[in-house]
Amino acid sequence: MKKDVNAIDFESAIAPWLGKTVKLVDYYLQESLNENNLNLTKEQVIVLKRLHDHDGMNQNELAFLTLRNKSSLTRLLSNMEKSGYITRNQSAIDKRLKHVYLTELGKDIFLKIRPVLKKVMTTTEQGISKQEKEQFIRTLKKIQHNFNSKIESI
Amino acid sequence: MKKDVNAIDFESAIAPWLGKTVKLVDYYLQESLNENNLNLTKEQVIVLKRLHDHDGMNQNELAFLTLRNKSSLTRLLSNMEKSGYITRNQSAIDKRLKHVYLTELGKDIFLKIRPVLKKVMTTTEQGISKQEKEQFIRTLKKIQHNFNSKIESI
DNA sequence: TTCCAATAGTTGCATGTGCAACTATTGGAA
DNA sequence: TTCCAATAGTTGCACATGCAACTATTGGAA
Repeated sequence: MKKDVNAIDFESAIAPWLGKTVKLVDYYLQESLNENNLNLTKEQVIVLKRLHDHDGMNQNELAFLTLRNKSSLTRLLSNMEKSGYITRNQSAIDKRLKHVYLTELGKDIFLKIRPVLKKVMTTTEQGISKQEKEQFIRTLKKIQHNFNSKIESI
Repeated sequence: MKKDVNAIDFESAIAPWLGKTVKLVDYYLQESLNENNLNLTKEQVIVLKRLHDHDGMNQNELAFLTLRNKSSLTRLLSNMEKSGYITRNQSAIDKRLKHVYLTELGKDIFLKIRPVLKKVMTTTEQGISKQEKEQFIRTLKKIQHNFNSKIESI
């Protein structure tokens, strides 16, 4: 009997477990946002967070940091602009660039989001010791390192 | 000076690291599929895998197993049917149900996908010992457990 | 100084997604 | 037996995404 070289043991592989876990976390985050009547997608939350950390980035920088294609970011920002969370201003120095800023509404909304994020993180980490958590993140960083060199287009 | 109760240390939290890691894995998978001229999305690969394991499920079962809304699955399957990878047959016993089957082309494509999946998994797990991997998956299962009870709608 | 390659952002297209409303069918309570 | 609630699947809508082609602008080489 020949052994199938390409047979895969999905149960003991990392990738499928990873994917499933993130889906559950994402569902919970979106559900929590909706329950709190925050008119936002989880993707928009990530952008708000980045802008909260560093306001005024241009779209290229923002796309890189959020691991998004620049065209995806364009439309994500369009929707956020429509909702009044951000503004985009063309740079005077280099007219190709557009700098993105939080509006007052955007800053306000971010403060309302924070307890939701806190709840998601607390739920995620329930029953996991500090040591286990640190080891887990170390392994995550290893996995990221395995891919960082390999991926051309983001 | 008052301490901000809702301040979040994103660097030491699991969820953001998890999300970023899965994005990298997903990019690499999709890129690998494209490079091999496999006319497939990563989402379709997940469905093929499930059908390869258990052909003839109905759409409801398939949606549950792949953590998808039934409407998402409907359209995912429509595209896969258009591409010729699957067929859908109305159940004779309960006409509400549709059973989903791999076509010959679907089975064929799955065999071509397997080495790609194998490569992705190998890359993911580079430099990670068997013991570290097992611990990592144990923690992933804990996180899933933390959410399984909390999420109503899938 | 001119011109062309590189860069930032946008748009068309196809795909994937969740929610809510819809159709068709089923099955059990009255 | 009739009728209505529950269930499976589809569709309209809005949003998110990557790729490739496009426009506008910049900056350096000839």
